[in-house]
Amino acid sequence: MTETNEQNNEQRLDFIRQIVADDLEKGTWDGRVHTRFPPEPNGYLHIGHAKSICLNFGIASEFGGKCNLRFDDTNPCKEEQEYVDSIIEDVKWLGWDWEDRLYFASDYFQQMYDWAVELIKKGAAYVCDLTAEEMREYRGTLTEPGKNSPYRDRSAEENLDLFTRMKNGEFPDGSKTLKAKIDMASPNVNLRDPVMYRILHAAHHRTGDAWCIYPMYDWAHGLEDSVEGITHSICTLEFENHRPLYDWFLDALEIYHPRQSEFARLNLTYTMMSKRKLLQLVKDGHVNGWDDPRMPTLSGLRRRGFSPESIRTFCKTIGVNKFNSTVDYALLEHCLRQHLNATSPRVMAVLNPLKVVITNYPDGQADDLDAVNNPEDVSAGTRKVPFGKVLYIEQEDFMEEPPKKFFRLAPGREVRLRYAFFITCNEVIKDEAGNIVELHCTYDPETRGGDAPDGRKVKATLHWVSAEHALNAEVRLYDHLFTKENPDDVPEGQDFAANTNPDSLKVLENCKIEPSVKDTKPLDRLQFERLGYFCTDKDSTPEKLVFNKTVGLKDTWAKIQKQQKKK
RNA sequence: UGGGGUAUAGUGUAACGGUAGCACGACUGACUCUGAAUCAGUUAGUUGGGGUUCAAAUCCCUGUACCCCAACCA
Repeated sequence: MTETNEQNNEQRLDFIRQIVADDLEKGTWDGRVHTRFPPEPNGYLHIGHAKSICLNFGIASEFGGKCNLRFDDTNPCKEEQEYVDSIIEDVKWLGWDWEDRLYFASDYFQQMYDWAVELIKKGAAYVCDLTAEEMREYRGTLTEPGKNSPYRDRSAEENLDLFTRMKNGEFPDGSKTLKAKIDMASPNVNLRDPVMYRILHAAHHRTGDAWCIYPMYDWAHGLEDSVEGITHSICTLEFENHRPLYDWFLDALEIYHPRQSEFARLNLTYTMMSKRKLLQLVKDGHVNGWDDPRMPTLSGLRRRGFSPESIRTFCKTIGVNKFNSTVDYALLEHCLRQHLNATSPRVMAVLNPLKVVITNYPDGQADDLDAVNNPEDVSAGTRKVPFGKVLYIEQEDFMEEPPKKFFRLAPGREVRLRYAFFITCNEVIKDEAGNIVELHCTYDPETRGGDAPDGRKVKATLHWVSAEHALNAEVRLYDHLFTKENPDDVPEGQDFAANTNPDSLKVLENCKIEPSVKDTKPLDRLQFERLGYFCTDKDSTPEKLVFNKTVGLKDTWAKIQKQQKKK
């Protein structure tokens, strides 16, 4: 029984997959599973979209079905080709494949128009001359019913004529709409004669000036799903109230009718997903563009050094549900580190260099030491790392007066340089202001490779680079964009911008990195030993290497320091 | 005339009338040529109140809280 329980746990389906599985069993859709990811090309995709993408494409692949990529481009005022391109790139990057099924709602404009004509003929739609403001009045409120538009009872002939002329561009923007004739007293406000078409003399990024009337989401979306033979139309919770309308249109038309299901969108601590607010961050210069490594956009995460695998694992881990929740950013980081640890080549880099002279190392001598590329993956092999008389170590790895539990280098103390030698600090050189500028150390030639033949131990192993061979690099360190778990948690009268973290970006110009990385390419992911995971930035050139810090290694020493400070 | 949804450790989820489990986080410890990783352990939960039942997170009744809806946005 325990065994079956465990199996059940592993195969446990979320409620949407359960619906799909049940339908498959009942034969509801003749054994088909067909989903779609339908973004509006009005912004860049973010990690919240990744949840939806992984759900829709994931279901298709798990159940032997198909998933379309469809652009819901029904509002020319907000949409641009730039967004189409970025969305295609991002979904691809995540590792999903829509094969030849790349669709655009705008491809169906004629079909939608024809169907609208059909509804008019059936007496289920009418042209309305109410202004936006009047329409709001006629709609009623949440607690009071609306009232019928004075244009509601126009004849089918008149409606047909008017609608044709709307399409032909005879009327100015906002002067008329086509509306569904449903029920102005419905407790569901969406059913109070919703607008199907509005007049918009605007150029569309794909259809140009071919149309001056554009379909509204509620009218268009079900038709798109129907045309494509979608079985399960999966969307977010806020569309729950729209489902009766989705169903109404398809029923009225008596056409193929998919099933809509809704799930909760993703919220993440220390970030936010609203396209509007992300746009504001970009426009107000809080970040350097949509692909700024601090952004939760997929392009930002990619540039930051996230792997698509880690994002997919994350999406699987958070599950799918119907209630709003906020996932801890630490869970994303966990999934990230897990994948990066297994796959990232190790390399030694010093972010804040402190010069170390090995006083007993012969002038002119050179050593090439063997270093393991990835201890988690023997097939990654080894590489040579050059050693020299003058080295750099991390400033943080030396303390003149070490507190308790500080295991690293200190006067008189012996530590190991990774893959190299044991060294002992003999002398601390300071400048006039008293800053430590250099250490004089001696090394033990017997410890070459990192082990002492006499079996003596050291408490710390430091990363290092040879001054003579090191490459210069700029390293960009990132922290949360916001100082609060919930960026919208602000004093009255302020907006989320008040919570932006002034220290979310720190640039280190004078970093030193081992020569093996000289041919690194943008998006290469590396682990800088003992520091964290880093990714070569697109700004990187052979003359000036630039790296982004993706995420740090867990840092027990930092925790101890914090505790010591508290005391 | 309001309607539609949802509540399980700090966080995210599982348990489909039958032992409240997993993951993240936090905290111990072991191991370690990364204070990483790994391993072992600790921590902590069913929204309140009634009821049905041998047995309730699950079914019923009744409160409470939170989310969504009144764009010619999606």
